[in-house]
Amino acid sequence: MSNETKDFNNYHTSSYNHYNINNQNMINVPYVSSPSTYNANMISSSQLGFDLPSKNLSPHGAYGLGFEISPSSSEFFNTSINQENGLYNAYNYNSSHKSHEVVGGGGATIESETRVSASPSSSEADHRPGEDSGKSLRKREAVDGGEDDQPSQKLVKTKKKEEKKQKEPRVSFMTKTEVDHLEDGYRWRKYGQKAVKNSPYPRSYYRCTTQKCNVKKRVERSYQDPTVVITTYESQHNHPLPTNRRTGMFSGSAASDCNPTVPSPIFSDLINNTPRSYSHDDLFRVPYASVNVNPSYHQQHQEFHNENEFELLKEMFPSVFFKQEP
DNA sequence: CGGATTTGACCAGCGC
DNA sequence: GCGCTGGTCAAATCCG
Repeated sequence: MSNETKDFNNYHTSSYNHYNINNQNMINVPYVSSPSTYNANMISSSQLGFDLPSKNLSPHGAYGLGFEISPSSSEFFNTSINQENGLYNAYNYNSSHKSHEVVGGGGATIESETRVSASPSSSEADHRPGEDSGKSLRKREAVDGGEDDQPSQKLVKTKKKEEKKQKEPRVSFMTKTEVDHLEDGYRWRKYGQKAVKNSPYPRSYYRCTTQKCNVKKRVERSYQDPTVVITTYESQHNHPLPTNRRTGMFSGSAASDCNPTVPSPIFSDLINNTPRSYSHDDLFRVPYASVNVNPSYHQQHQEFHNENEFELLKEMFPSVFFKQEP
């Protein structure tokens, strides 16, 4: 049993406060299908109904590995993979503090890291109208006749800076998959691709095609382990999953599950330690093949600091939380 | 033909 | 100030 680990670098996330979930409370996500044993701490993959490797796990052959919700662009997180377990340990590198913070567990435990953070203040609505910063904004300024309007230009600049400060919450996760762009139920339009420093693999930029939805995602392949794709979601969808995607998958409670106020059935089960069966099809896009949740939900829940973080997680991965009716 | 992708250019932020 | 890098735009191109 080798404990070989690989480090992943260049995971840029944003920089809000982040909250660590310790080994007791974190969601553990080994991507390998484990025996269907069930104890107080572990809900096995088979109990969750996604015996990925043995079935047609996904059209893309994707294994979920781990995810992070992270907030900011000035914050790095490095993640190491335990190849034996197929697990990732996350490190957080806060560039502003020039320090590494070991977020992940590691060692012999079959666990990976989940670090959860959320934007404390930046409200979705505040950002939607602007859609994105940068060029479009600059162009709009010009079009709106900014030339002779110095004061308003200054105002816009200040506003721009403020907007930049309030970064959208981001969720990053790694998926072992052959394809770069994983199906997650939403419709995306690619709007850019960039070469990544120190990596032979480019980073792709996607934007949700739904009108007025500001969600973006970046997809890049790990240069350390080319079989791993790192996906970073930014912001939250303000609409339900497109219903015409993958027949049947998003019917029923899909819309309500997208509503941050509606508790997720799956997550409820997990946090209540109530194993249920979900089809692998529902979960093939899940960033993990199995989820380990500490039974003491309340304790765990506190680690999220507030409901929003929990909800953000659900929002980011609605498919994770969908329950497929038998 | 309309929507999605590709790709070169542009800009902002950051470190030196 | 300069160079580097990440992020985005938008025209060109592709594709169903």
